[in-house]
Amino acid sequence: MGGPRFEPVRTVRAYERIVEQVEEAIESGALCPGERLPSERDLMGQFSVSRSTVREALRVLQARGLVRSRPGDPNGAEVQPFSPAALHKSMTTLARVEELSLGELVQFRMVLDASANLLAARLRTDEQLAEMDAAIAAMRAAVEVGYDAFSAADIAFHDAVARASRNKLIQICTDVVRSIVLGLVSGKIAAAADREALMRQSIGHHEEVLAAVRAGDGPLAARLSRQTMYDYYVGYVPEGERPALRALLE
Amino acid sequence: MGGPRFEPVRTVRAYERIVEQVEEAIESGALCPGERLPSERDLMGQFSVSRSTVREALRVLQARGLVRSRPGDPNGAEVQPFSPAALHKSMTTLARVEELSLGELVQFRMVLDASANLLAARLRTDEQLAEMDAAIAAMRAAVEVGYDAFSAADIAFHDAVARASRNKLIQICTDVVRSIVLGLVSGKIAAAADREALMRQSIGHHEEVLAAVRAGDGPLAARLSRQTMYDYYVGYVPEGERPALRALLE
DNA sequence: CTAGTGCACTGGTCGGACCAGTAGGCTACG
DNA sequence: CGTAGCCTACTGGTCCGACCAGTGCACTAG
Repeated sequence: MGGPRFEPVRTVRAYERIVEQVEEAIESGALCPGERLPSERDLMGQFSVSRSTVREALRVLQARGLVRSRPGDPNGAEVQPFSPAALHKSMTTLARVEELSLGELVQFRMVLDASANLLAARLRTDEQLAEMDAAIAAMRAAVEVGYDAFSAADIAFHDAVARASRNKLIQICTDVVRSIVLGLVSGKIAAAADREALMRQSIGHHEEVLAAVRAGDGPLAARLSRQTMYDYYVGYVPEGERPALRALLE
Repeated sequence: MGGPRFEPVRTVRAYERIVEQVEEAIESGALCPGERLPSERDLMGQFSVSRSTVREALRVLQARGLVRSRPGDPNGAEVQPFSPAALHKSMTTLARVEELSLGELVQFRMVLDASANLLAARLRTDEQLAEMDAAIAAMRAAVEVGYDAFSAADIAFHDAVARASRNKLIQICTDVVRSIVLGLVSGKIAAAADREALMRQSIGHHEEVLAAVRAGDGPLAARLSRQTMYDYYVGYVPEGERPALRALLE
């Protein structure tokens, strides 16, 4: 007691140091998307490590979506603009290994979408309202065309709302969770017998939501959007999980 | 026109194939957390590739948080239980390169925490209520001790609420976003002159939230929790971003 | 029976080699 | 003179063989 406090030393792999340095350069803005890293053979000189080590570092950076390399490219790896791909990947993994249920995913979408609508009702611009109008028109036109077109228009509507919320985190999480949900149920929806009735009902609901957003009534828009999503997906959620979804509807 | 549709062929790297196979084995449950992969030298035989290629694949799997390897371990890499570390990493990167503002982060926390409270009010068990009670007691005791202890107790409270919501996605996202926010402001809070007053005010707010949760009044708990978080962080959010936060308060 | 010592592994790193692919300069042909 | 085509000098992807510092276990000496 009373002696000097020793901290456990942590052996840091060489490739991790490289990852840290490059990551820092990218996140600090010293390296911008589109710029190129030196070639692997240059980097081994700069970092004084072997090419294997450089490559392992690049693999990690690539897995995180920060850089991308292409064989034969006379330049080095290209710094990528941020994309939610890595986020999407880890959330998809989460959904699989943690066995996220469809109910939880839909519930999360209800939370995000309702918040987006709440904010959009207050912050939306006229252009964004026009986008939402256009998306609903596209949904209506798509009923005759098929489910894929309908789904695309539906996505466009929710994206417009998410953008109108002016919160990037909401936009990105909405996007990620939606694609996971659609991956689970889109096949079932496309095969549903009452698909067309479901689409027409959904369009009506979206119109009500949009009216509330246009009127600036955030709480109403939020409540309607929760109900819309509940009605659209409840048929695919197991009975046992439905009470948790209904807990989000007043 | 009219000819057969050709798809662009995509050259798949050898290490990617390995990543896919191991990932599939883990996500399908064929490999469970705690189990070991064969050694790198074994894997190069099984996949008929060189050790470099095996290692690059393992680096990717490690970056995704699926496995962990330790030098000298007589067994191979260990399959990890899922942890939101990878999710946290990509969201932190997002926050840095996309320049997520503190306002957006706090706004997102308000959304998540309010939803967690709304659900918790309906779904909480008595044990979870007891945890929340204990957390608030710890907060009160920590005012004298210091900010770190207070912050830990505060985290425990919000964690208990998130668990009571029974939605893992809400729990994990809450955890990730909170740690990012705290990374941005905890220094400022610790150095604030009126820190103690802020802590006492926060305790009072938490008690109100808990009363609403105990009473089963979800909407009230949600509204109070938003207000609590707003009041706690608004001082650190730039003036220009505050209206967006207030948009979440009725 | 136990304490200590090797040994047989592990992952981490290195250096060199070869291949297929790309880009851009150069050449030879029109 | 202009351009089509080749050639070269790179790139990243993969392989091989080697060495090192750790680790766990079996074996041995006390």
